[in-house]
Amino acid sequence: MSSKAPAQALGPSPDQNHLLAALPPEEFARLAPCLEPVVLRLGDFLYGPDEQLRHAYFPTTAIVSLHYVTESGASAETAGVGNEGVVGIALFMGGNTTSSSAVVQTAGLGYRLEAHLLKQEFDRGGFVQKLLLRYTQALMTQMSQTAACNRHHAIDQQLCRWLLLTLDRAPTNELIITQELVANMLGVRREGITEAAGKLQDAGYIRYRRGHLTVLKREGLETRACECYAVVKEEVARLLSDVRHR
Amino acid sequence: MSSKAPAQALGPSPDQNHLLAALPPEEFARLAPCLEPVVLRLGDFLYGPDEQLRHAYFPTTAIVSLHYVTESGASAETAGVGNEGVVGIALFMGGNTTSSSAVVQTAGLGYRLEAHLLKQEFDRGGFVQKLLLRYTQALMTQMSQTAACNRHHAIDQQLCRWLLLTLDRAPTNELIITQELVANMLGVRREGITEAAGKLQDAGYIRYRRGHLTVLKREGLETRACECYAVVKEEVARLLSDVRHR
DNA sequence: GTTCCTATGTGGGGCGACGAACATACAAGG
DNA sequence: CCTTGTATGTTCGTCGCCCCACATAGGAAC
Repeated sequence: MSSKAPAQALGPSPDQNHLLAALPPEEFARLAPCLEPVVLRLGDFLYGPDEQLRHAYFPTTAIVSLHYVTESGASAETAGVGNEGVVGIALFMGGNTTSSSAVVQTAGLGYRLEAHLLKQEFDRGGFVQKLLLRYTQALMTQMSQTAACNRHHAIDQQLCRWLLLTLDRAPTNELIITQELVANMLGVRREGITEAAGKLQDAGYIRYRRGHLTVLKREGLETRACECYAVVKEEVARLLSDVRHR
Repeated sequence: MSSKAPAQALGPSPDQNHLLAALPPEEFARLAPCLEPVVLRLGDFLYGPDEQLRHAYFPTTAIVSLHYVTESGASAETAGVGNEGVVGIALFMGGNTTSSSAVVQTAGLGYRLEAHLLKQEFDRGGFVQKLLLRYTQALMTQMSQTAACNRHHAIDQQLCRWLLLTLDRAPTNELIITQELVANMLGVRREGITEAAGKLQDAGYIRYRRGHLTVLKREGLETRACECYAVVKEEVARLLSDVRHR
């Protein structure tokens, strides 16, 4: 962080987003003037199913959840997007819309870019394209891992996985989120989260008080999480680290 | 199908694969000589986790299942690939490997293309790229739908969904597959499939006899399937049909 | 036909998650 | 300080799916 006064006015600089930060200077310079800072409030819908996207969003401190809502109203997160990624893959993949929706899960800041600008930049075929495709593959890993996790792992484990993934994207170790919302993300009952979180609290790993969850012992969560956390984390690191050194 | 004797020797022509069929003549002509017909036998591993892919596979009559196997040995399909798609996305997405594996779920035929040729063609940035990206998005839809389905829908519904998706990719309405294998795909117990399939058989929708499953009443399955089948089917159609008319 | 392997059918016991209903308790605003 | 809304804790019965063990039967090979 090199900025002082502007930093407070505009929030975190764009390079708090890993994708933007990984851009070569030339490409970044081209995009920078078009990046519009946005405040993402808890619960904001960035897009719904089959809804035309107008912007792509690069979160810096916010976290966005990609969801599917069933006909009966039940919901489940299929992947999350934080400062490691971008919301709006469908813009350059060619579909323009998706059957899922994107909701702000943790309030915060980010930058947005007009749809056609992202597509245009992608179609130049340079480093930006390479980077975005890598990220898309990482997103696919998350989705398929979520599918397997939903099938085989217990709520307790899934909660740990989710907390760790969220923590990795959060600026502090305090998350502003209710159990109700977490339940919504994982697609389980609120009581299930109460119980699972209770165990973690008893173990001294977290502290929960009315919408504020503080992680006290990260290692504890890692012990109890299913493999899915590590798989996703390592795959994201693999895909996005080696592209940076290009 | 315009070939007679060669058709028997080589199996279905490449354009039985929808992606290959959608290519403009010029691009198809460039690739055709490099397409090598392959026999895909039940259970063949096209690739395992973190394993370097040497070829991309375009199934014609075969069906391939993308899987994740948990540490404890449980498995779950995250998406399937038939004549509508291609196995080996990671080749052009930049990752080269994935954390999942690809197994032949229904024996049959297909064509394969050397890894570097696919990448090379993709990097030309023309229609092939567009097509492959569209398909990749369709694959993501499948994965996220699978995640939600695994969370919320009962085995009976999932079985119907799976049968329908498989049927859409199969040349006939008879599938050669054991209940054990289906259970493996869905990531459930074999007994669970026995029970669910029993209900479908009692209803007169299917007939099961030692590895041969015949679908008698497709509409019946559609009634009992969860929404996930329709969502995936429509999304695949949307993404890949409109690209063809380009 | 007989044998043997493998696929399918059935049952009991258990556990985890669900659904609904209710009890508590924190925190913001009057 | 008190009220009120909302977040969290707790309970009970139910159901779906699990694990385990075993019975039956189709079909290929001899």
